[in-house]
Amino acid sequence: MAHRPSHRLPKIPEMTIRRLSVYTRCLLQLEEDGIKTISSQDLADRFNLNSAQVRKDLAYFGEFGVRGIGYYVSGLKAELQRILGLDREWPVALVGFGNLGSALFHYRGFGRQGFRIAVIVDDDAGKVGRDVDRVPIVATRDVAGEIRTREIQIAILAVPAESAQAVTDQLVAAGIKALLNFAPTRLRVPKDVRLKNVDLSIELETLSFYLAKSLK
Amino acid sequence: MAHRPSHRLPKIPEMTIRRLSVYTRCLLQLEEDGIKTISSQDLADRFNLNSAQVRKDLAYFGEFGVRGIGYYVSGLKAELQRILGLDREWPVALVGFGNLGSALFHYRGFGRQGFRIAVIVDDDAGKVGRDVDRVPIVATRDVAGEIRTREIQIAILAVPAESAQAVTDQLVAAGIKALLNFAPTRLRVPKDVRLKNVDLSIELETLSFYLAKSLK
DNA sequence: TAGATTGTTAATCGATTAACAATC
DNA sequence: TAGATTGTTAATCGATTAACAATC
Repeated sequence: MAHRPSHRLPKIPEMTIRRLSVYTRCLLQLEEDGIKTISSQDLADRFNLNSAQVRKDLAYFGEFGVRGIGYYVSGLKAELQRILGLDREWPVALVGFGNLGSALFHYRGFGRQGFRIAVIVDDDAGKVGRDVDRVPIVATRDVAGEIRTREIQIAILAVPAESAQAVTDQLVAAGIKALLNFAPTRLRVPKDVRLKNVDLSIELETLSFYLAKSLK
Repeated sequence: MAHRPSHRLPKIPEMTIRRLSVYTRCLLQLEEDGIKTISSQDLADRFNLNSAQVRKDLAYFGEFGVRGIGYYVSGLKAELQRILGLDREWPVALVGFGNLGSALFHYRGFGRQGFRIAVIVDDDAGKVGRDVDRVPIVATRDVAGEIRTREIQIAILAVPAESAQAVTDQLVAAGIKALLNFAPTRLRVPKDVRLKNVDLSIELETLSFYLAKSLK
């Protein structure tokens, strides 16, 4: 079978996406500071990157600059927000409302870029049915309905490792398309579901490697 | 000036270190399951890696396998723990004891690999002086003494963005050599201090990029 | 126009993978 | 020994960087 006309498929490197996210935050700050234009060199210098890399990252998506000038801050910001999907609201399900879930709920910075926790999922009888800042807490057995009505595609998983796979299966069945997982366990999801693990142990162990090495 | 005899400096890729951490956890599990040996192919298959990559990752540090057999699980586990610095206890300072700090304190999995929270730092008058599971909570102004007496080299930063740089400066002055930062801000540290940022916004924005793209 | 900076091609660098002699 | 699997070299792949014509 023939592939779709691949006019947008030159396979974007993951690191490019991550840098676009960094550029976007920088542009938001520049705009606040009243700066109108910025060159790829200026932008690169702020993050110890190469200016060619900045231009190449952007070139995957179009031509946004003006030769001799650079990039218009607010224009580029808007383009990157569109590319990253930050030009709309993303309702998010927060699954697990223990210490970590609560911390993530109050984490400032999610909201700023259009992510809005629309429902909290927790099976604790003392929590189900309550609201937190107008966000309802529902039990796992009711999650499918909530996800469908609210058209939620993103879930943040902050439950213990033991229950992570079971609740993931239900989330996926209900239509969740992307998962940010904090449970220290390897989840299995269908190929069309995007899974990103935040693995705190790896981060710490990387640090201790360098410390141990410098001890000789 | 001549370099030191570089008999251990072929510059290890960061991704290699991260994979060693993954291998180690797998080996712990295999040992629990009573499995005695494993080949690079077996190990690679569990993580969709290439067997040559597994062997190359290990080859940076020595020859740990037996031709025709593979690797002895408990032997390799011990070697990797030594390489990653997991064959000793690392006292850790947990800085900030709000929702996130509390969640990290109770996070299982740190302790398993030798990281032990030895002191909690928080300036809330209601918290200072108390203990949590025998771990003392101290104020920032007393942190230097604690870090020196307990020989703490690693800090986990779970404070608001506004106070992150100030407390970091004090931690570094007191001798902290590695920082795992959860505050959504760019910290400046001396070159010899290892800094790893956990950036939750980037993770979410990467997810929304792929969702937005698949919407066309 | 002259100076600046883009978008893009070609060169470089580094990491992954294939292949295979060594050897248990 | 024959079969299996390592450690390592060479080939491949992909990402970063340098260089520069195009052009504002």
